[in-house]
Amino acid sequence: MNPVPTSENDSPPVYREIAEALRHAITSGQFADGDRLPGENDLMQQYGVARATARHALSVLINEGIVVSVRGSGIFVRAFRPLRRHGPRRLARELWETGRAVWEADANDREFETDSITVREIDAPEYVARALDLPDEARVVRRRRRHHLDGRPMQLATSYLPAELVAGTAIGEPDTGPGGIYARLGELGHPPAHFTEEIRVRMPTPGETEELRLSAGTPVLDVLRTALTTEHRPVELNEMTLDGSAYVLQYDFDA
Amino acid sequence: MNPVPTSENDSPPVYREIAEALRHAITSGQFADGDRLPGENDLMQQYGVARATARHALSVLINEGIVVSVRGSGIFVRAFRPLRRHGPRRLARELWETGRAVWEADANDREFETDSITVREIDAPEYVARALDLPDEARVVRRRRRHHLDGRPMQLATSYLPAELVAGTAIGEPDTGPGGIYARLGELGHPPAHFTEEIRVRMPTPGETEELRLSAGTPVLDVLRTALTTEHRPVELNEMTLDGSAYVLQYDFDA
DNA sequence: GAGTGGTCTAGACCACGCC
DNA sequence: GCGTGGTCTAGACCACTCA
Repeated sequence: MNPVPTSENDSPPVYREIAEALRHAITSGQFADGDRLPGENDLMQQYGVARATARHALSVLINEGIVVSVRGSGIFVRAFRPLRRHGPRRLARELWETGRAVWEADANDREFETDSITVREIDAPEYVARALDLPDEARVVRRRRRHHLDGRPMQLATSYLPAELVAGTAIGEPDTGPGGIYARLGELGHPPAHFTEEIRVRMPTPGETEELRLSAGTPVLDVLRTALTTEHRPVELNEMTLDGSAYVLQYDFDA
Repeated sequence: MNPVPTSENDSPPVYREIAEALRHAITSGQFADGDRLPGENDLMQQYGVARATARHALSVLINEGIVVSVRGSGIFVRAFRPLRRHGPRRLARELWETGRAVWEADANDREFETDSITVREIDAPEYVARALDLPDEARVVRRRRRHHLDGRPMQLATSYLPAELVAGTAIGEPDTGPGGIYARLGELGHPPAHFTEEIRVRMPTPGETEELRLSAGTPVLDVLRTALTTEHRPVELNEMTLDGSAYVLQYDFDA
């Protein structure tokens, strides 16, 4: 009789129970990666609930990132096959000294591509000036680009470099040449020797969701890297936003 | 007249536009951290929509982790004040050799606590045996615990150590004594010298949401650390799950 | 064209916070 | 006790996929 059967004591809401049942079916292997789950109509029948309730249950799993919905087709179990990004090794000097860009180091025989490259000289935002140890009114070269692997967008990156150091060099051009920014910095007498990476996690903005083609429930990683010379002068700040479902980050260090 | 005004060409759904307006109001500073947003009733009036639509708009922001809902009270802008976790420095040998546990290193004068400690000797799960370079039937000591800072749960940690190495020592006890596991391993002649940390991001399971008291839209960080001796023998595997809104991870390394 | 998910309305009862 | 968010129903039209 009761439209909302809060009858049983403290029982979780129906939509949660449905979500939990589906989640269990997935984690226990009843549904494999890519399998189609029971849809809204199935759930309405099986559990005798209204459509909104069935949808609510599915939305929980979608926001957990364990399933994706495909309009007109169904709800599918999501796979997770990340790319390993090895912090220290990929930034080893030998790499960019031998003409490979840092981003290339991640792509083991896979097809990589960089697009949406924009380069501009701008006034340094306050936090950039601070990170690069520059005065507030300083000019910086800002390089923006998007990296793909096997046709899939993987990360957005924005680098800032002191304009006084790099203006008029290939670093101000869309194509920085073999070995990329770091090789050019080396030629200018300021090869990066030390790196600091800061990692944060958050849910993406709508713009990032579009640019990285993220499905709902996918967090992003913010990696903020500062490159320093042997004299500990900061020469680059690189702000990266990675598709969280596409990466495993790895760092090695000693006690 | 149309109940669903899909009139304008390709205009985004109403709930998205409401969400975008609120998001913009937050990021542009019209609402500060902790401020109360217009609630469901306000949105229904302002935009002339049904309750479900207003709720839908708010649920978008909740799942983005930028606002939290408080039953009976309202929707509030969320603050983000993370703890800096410095990968290499916090694992420096001097720390645990002088009696401080690794977890203590993060807490700068803040109140820290560890609870839910359980210690058991078990058969090594397959991936644990592989990581510790042990045969499949090997026994391991598993230590589980939860770490708090200023009363807030920050991370869940599960360590695995070869039983043949640590059985009968303080590592098998809930309290491992000054300097923690690593100090004890040192006394046993196997001080950790090298570390590898792997980082993944994902949305939490319902159990983690409860144990870490996460609000909706908060991703977690999985940190998988392997500790190796000078002879590169793995002596510990530590699986940590961190509240993604509570941490900034930092790693330093050289080219 | 049948079936799937996406958006939206209108109205109901509930649990909780706060005054 | 009023207002808040939480759960749920019943029914509508839409856009898309796929056979």
